[in-house]
Amino acid sequence: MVKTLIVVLGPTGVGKSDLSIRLAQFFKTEIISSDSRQIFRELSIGTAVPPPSDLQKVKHHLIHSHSVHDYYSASQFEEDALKILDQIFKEKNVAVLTGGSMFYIDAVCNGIDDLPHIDQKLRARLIFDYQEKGIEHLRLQLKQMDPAYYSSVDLKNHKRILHALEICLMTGKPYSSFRKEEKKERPFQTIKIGLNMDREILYERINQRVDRMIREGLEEEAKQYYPLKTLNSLNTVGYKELFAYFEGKTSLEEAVDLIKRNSRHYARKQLTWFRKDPEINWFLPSQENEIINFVAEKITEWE
RNA sequence: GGUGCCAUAGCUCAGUUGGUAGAGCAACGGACUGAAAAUCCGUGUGUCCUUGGUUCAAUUCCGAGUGGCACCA
Repeated sequence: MVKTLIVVLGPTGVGKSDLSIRLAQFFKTEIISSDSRQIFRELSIGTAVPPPSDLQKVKHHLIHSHSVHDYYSASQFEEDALKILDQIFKEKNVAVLTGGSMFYIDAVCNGIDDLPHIDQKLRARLIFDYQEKGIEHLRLQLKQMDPAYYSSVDLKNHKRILHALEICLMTGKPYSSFRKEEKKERPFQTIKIGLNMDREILYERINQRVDRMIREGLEEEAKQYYPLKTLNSLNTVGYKELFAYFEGKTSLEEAVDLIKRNSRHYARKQLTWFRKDPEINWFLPSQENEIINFVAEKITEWE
């Protein structure tokens, strides 16, 4: 029996959660969330975690499973998600992966190169170097340790340079020697369902969702975690703008407008990423029955 | 009703001593292999309100119209 992973993806606010619950109910299976922020148990309102009543309808994984204090990454997500999929596929033939974190979805579907886990002390030291001495200092080191990667990397993006340096320093080998960029074999078939809608309507939904978050107490939630504002997990739309407001850098109204704008930008960025993936089958969120039929037919073809 | 001011990008506005125009924000496009809701790069999208006139040439000057604002009645 061929195992099938249904991937539900699309821009933030398009309606992925509702559809994935429908799909999971129809195929009598469970949902793995692929959302780099809903994974943190401390965050709920600003990350638009589905309400408990929805989470109870179907078993959900990797929502609220980690802490904002934990280091987390796409490769850890790959590992976590594959482990859970393995469990689900012991009893079921179908599983649903849903969320908008493009890189995380890609790590599960295509895999990610094998690299040593990042030493957090080394990272902290390099970040300090970057802040003190600037990007040029990092570039020079990378040019020496990995000229091949140096010639292809975006030299203005300090995170790329920094990560390559981490690997070079930890292993003594050039980062580029680890970059296989090969698609990994998976013990399951994948059906990608992309949800999209008219851009204007999507933006309107996003704006309204932000207003709702504010009514539901986003300001309180953000205030609670303001002391942790330097954590990467809190470098997140919905929180960082409110932190600026707490510091008197903006008014509340400006902060809310910025949350809306940054959410719209995020949605656009997601669409840019998804656009280049020819495996995605695009639908409107309202086409629930068409989607279920489409998936069911695909599964029958493979059997 | 009278007088004055204004009308330029989605918004707020700048500008052209007459040679068809540019800032901020918004918007749009792209990159992406362990921080990814992160990080980085790129793009001006325009009947210069309408209509006559002057001029080789009008968004710019003049007249009229329309709309808006202010003041006076």
